[in-house]
Amino acid sequence: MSRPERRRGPRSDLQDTRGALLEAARARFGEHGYDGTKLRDVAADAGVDAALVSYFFGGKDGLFAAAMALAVNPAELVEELLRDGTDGLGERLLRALLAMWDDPGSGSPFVALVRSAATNERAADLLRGFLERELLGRIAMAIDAPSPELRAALAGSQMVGIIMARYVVRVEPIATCDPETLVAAVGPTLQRYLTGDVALGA
Amino acid sequence: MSRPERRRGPRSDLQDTRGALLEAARARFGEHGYDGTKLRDVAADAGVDAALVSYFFGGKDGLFAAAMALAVNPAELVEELLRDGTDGLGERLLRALLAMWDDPGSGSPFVALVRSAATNERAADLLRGFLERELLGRIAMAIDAPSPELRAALAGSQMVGIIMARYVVRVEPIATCDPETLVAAVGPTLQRYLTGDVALGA
DNA sequence: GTCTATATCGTGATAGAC
DNA sequence: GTCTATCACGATATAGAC
Repeated sequence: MSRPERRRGPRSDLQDTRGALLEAARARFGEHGYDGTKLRDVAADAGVDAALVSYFFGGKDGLFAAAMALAVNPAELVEELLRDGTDGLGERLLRALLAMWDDPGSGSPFVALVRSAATNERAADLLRGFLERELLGRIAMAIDAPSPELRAALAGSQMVGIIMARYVVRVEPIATCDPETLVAAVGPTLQRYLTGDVALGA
Repeated sequence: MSRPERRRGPRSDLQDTRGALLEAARARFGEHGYDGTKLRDVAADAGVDAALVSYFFGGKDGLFAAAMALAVNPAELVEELLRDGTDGLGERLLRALLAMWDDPGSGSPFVALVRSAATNERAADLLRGFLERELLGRIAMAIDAPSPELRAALAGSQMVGIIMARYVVRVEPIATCDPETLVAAVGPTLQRYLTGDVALGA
């Protein structure tokens, strides 16, 4: 049971240790959040020693930052979606994001951020800043209606709610249903928040 | 600085240690989640020693369970709301829940559960079970439309999204706006999920 | 009942051999 | 570059004095 026997993942002979660590880190952070992720486990998944994390990334913080940076930049994705105007934007937005999140490779950094933000104040700052600056801010600028910030934030809350239900808490039937089912059901919600008539009390 | 000088909260002379611990625990768990909460801090807030936690509750698990059990039972709250029928249920549901969550006394157990569920698998099980059994299940039984489970789950995802935005990540302007603003804006969303015409693809 | 002191463990980081 | 061994620290839980 205590045989050395290193290297167990699919990675055959390439000794791209750094890349292997990043890959394992994204998976672990996505599954357990920042605080819940153990460096030793990440290293074990990558088939290398835990000391290499410090060697390559300086520490846990650096590894987390590097793993998050691997995300497909959603800012340009949003820009692209916005170029087609705001008609049907809700559906298109949700469809694109679901496609991204359903793929463990590109989606786990986001799930990791949401998970980590719940218990880690710095991660919450990161997520809040990212949402406001990269996503909601851009969307708010593109919509031509009163209270664009509130509208974008409401849409964001529904998107985060979907992430929580589908990827974090895994509430059925949302967790396992077809993406298009969600697009059809909650796309209109997003569209109403963005351009529809929402009562803006206060 | 190292003077004993115990007892600092508002609780003047009653030595209800157990109650003080529960009160402090709800606040801490609500703020930092299960994993992020340190028993020493809870004890310090309560003005007693950390060892008392084990004495009264057997350990961290027991303290968490006891603190969660203090929640105003939302099952009967939902039952009461359901008695008035499903017309305007979305608004009434959201108004009642916001009133509850905005009060640190009654709302923090929920926020604590949501926070903890993000990194702690057992807390996620707890939250999922609670949602499905106590909340969404009851709501699903009360609505007379196709796919009641999906409808209830969608409503739940929007409610959790509001919790995340308002209490956990604190995204503006949702975090600080008037409750009635939210009721007016997202109440119709809930109503549509529950009884409106949502496209139920797949 | 309440506190002090301590046992025990898990984790992140580091020094140094190979 | 990579691993072994270890340190330093913080956390829960427990034994026992008062």
